Amino acid sequence: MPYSSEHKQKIRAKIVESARILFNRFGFQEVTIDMVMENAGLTRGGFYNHFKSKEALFGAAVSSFLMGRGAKWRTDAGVDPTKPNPNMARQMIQGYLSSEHLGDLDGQCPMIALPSDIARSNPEVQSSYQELLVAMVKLFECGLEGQIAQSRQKALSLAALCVGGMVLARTLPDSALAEEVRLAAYQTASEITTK
Amino acid sequence: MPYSSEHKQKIRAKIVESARILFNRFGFQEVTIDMVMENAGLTRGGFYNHFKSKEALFGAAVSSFLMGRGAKWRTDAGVDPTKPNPNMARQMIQGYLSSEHLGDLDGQCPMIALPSDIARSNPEVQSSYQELLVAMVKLFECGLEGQIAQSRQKALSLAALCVGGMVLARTLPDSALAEEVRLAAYQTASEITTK
DNA sequence: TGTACATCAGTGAACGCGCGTTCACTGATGTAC
DNA sequence: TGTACATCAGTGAACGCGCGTTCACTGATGTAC
Repeated sequence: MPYSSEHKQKIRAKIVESARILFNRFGFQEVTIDMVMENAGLTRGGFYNHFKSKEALFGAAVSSFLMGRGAKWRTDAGVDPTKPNPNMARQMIQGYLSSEHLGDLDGQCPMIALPSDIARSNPEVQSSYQELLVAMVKLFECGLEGQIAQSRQKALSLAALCVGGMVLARTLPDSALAEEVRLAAYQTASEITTK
Repeated sequence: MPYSSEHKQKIRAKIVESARILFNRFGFQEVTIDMVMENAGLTRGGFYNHFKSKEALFGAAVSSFLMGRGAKWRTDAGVDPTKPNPNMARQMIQGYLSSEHLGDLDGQCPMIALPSDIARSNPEVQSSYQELLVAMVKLFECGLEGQIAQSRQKALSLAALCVGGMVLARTLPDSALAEEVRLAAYQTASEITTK
């Protein structure tokens, strides 16, 4: 049994990480297998030892966000899912709707970077996306729990506001307007968490 | 001067309309020139008599929404931009976040159908997108004007909430959850217009 | 009014490139003895 | 411990298809006389 199985896992993880960044930045169609493999320090041919298709890689890349970059991002924002507290929702919003997140083309949430790509992809990819959203909504719910009424509705709306604000801001060519949208979404989201 | 110039304009408009629907449904990359032309009752070769590239067509399709389908949509929703009134924002929200709009793959707003395609397109396309958003925000502002404080912030947030709610709902494979997101966004948006 | 002509929208075959995928081969690694 | 071997991750050339774009040609339409 040549090559330890950790070796293969490591390489696989490297490919997924490379893909996650490239997909986030350029989108599904614009990224080629060549780009992903070269960015991971490998050559094209080996790709099919790890994945059965480009779409399978896309699914892996989207779902990798939740436990990988997304976890880091939550930690940085000071969010601790194991200790729900009334400030958690506000911390999440602050991180998600921050100008840092808006500028972070590599590390941003895939729901912002890839909404229409995912909408047109296969069911597995869409399930990854749904997992992401469900996790986000759950964190909001925990962060609001006991504090205010209608926390389910508010949690869902906060998710829509966060994602929508960032999707709009990302696309507007007038960066002053983009910043205005981001800030307005942030202020309104904050108000929702405290009312 | 064979062929009247209206003739050419009509054909062009037919191509744009064909493209708008197909792009909305399948996305920029997935739609081919062949599909657009065939759908318009023409053949591929003639395309370049009307547009200099596929991207130019995409720009035309996005911007056509505002005056074409978008205008019809606003009329159906009972929105009259020439007579601003406090109910207008609520009418717009009702239309935009309706389950009809969610199910209308052909007629939906391009901001919902094509966010990441547009984000990666050229500046002209992005300008069309920005125009769309600005028009939407302006309608919200008029609809809120005089009624409540911070109408600019609220108008921008409503846009983010509307687009975000629909983008999320469109992509979630669990349609019950999708419906829940749409409804939550609608309720919260309604609350924002009345506070 | 009718006919010859010029224009150019529309046609469909062909070009050429890019990229997902396949495949025969290489060579690094762990195992058997 | 050292050597032969088997495995399979990795390589890079090649395949084949799809699609944006080009181009020589056709034929419908308006104009000139």
